Amino acid sequence: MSKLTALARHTSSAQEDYLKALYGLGAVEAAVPPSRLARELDVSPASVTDMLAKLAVLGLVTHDRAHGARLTPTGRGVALEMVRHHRLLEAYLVQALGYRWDEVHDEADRLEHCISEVLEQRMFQALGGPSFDPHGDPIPSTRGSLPREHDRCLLACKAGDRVRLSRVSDREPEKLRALRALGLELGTAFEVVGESRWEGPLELRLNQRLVQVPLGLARIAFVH
Amino acid sequence: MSKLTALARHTSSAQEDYLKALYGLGAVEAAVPPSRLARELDVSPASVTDMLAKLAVLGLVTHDRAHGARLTPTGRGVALEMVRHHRLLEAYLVQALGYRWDEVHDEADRLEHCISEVLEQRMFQALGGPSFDPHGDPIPSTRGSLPREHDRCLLACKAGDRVRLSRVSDREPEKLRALRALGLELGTAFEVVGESRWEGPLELRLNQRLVQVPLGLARIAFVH
DNA sequence: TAGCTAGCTTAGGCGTGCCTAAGACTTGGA
DNA sequence: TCCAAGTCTTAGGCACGCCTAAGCTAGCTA
Ligand SMILES: [Mn+2]
Ligand SMILES: [Mn+2]
Ligand SMILES: [Mn+2]
Ligand SMILES: [Mn+2]
Repeated sequence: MSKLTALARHTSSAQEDYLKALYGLGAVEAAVPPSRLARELDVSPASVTDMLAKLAVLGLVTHDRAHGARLTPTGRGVALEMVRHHRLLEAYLVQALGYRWDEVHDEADRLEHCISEVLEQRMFQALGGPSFDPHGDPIPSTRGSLPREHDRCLLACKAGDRVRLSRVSDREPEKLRALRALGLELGTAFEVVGESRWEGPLELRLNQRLVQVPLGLARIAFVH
Repeated sequence: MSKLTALARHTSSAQEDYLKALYGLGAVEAAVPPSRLARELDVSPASVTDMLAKLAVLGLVTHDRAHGARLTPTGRGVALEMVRHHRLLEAYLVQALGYRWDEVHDEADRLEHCISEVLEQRMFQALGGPSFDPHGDPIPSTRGSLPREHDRCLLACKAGDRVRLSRVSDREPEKLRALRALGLELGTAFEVVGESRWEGPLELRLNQRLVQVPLGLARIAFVH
């Protein structure tokens, strides 16, 4: 039985992408509708149906028309392995090879599927066992555990809040460059002097400077 | 026309493997028979026929039943790019991440297809512009030039020759470990005290020690 | 010169991962 | 209550990269 599980580990890149996306969409706690997955992965709903059937046969998801798809414990494991690879790679590219935080996502998205466990281990050691990636996302342990994050979106901050940037979405490189250009890096401390009103920008005081942060940037930034 | 060439750069992993194999089999100078390629890549001759047809349409090989397949200049370029990636990755894994020379080949074989030009460049810089991989193979420049090697097989050495290990085949990890266990690393100086007779082992003097080198190991080792 | 054989190609087929188009649920509003 | 929309699945098909089996060719040997 555990032999079978081990053999089932021949997951393809595509399968790993579905599992990772499911994980990101919260398919551990609640079922995810196929349409949501289709949008996320930019494939047709029919493709999602196909793939979910395959993943169900492999025992990586459960799939029930009424609710949608959920990860099995094994599926969660594979998903977390990809997340670990992704974030570790991002951290390595930044810390060891001088990448900027807006350059690493696409590279990691490709490499996460083809690094060995040995390489994973060596990068982890070389970085001294990092806990977070360059965007502030936690790196799952080999066992698959993740510290729970308790930060909030910059968008929700009120005037007078004194906070630090703890996390950003790594999806849109342009926005990451813009944040960096405003002086916002991971760990940067600032005070919210003007909260967002009528969908206007937030105003921050940061290193004695006043900085305007457009809504679209505040939405991808998280603080604590 | 150069637009078309640029667009033709969407080569798949499989295509890149064929081009790299062709390069390795000398398809720059002379035509390579499909059967040779099939053996090299461990695929059927029919598969080779299919793929060569595709590569010919892409302008990467010329293919002529009488002689076999040859790389076009563009095809040679793609092949050399893969060789560069492969050797650079091997060098990086050894020098930056503590891999041994017998551990890097498979890892590099997978990664060579999915690293970006940026990552290639960063690894190259991080290593200070290396010229050789951990097996003594030259790393092609971005422009695609390669220093010509003038080493000879250890098998061909005569008693009395005083030489250094300059290159080894990276295909068989077991043999690489065996060479290392005998004290043979890249650059190791030694004297051939007994050449191979009747398919017996060579005998070397190496750091005051006498070492027997089986034919199968001597065959993959090169010296100058 | 007439086979015969080795090597290459063709034909047909399979698994994967994607698509579009068309059917089948489900579900909320009229 | 019943229909219209939205959602999901089924059906059929395509590109890729591989396979086996069957033909073809060309060159060597008898
Ligand atoms: Mn791993
Ligand atoms: Mn990240
Ligand atoms: Mn390159
Ligand atoms: Mn090598």
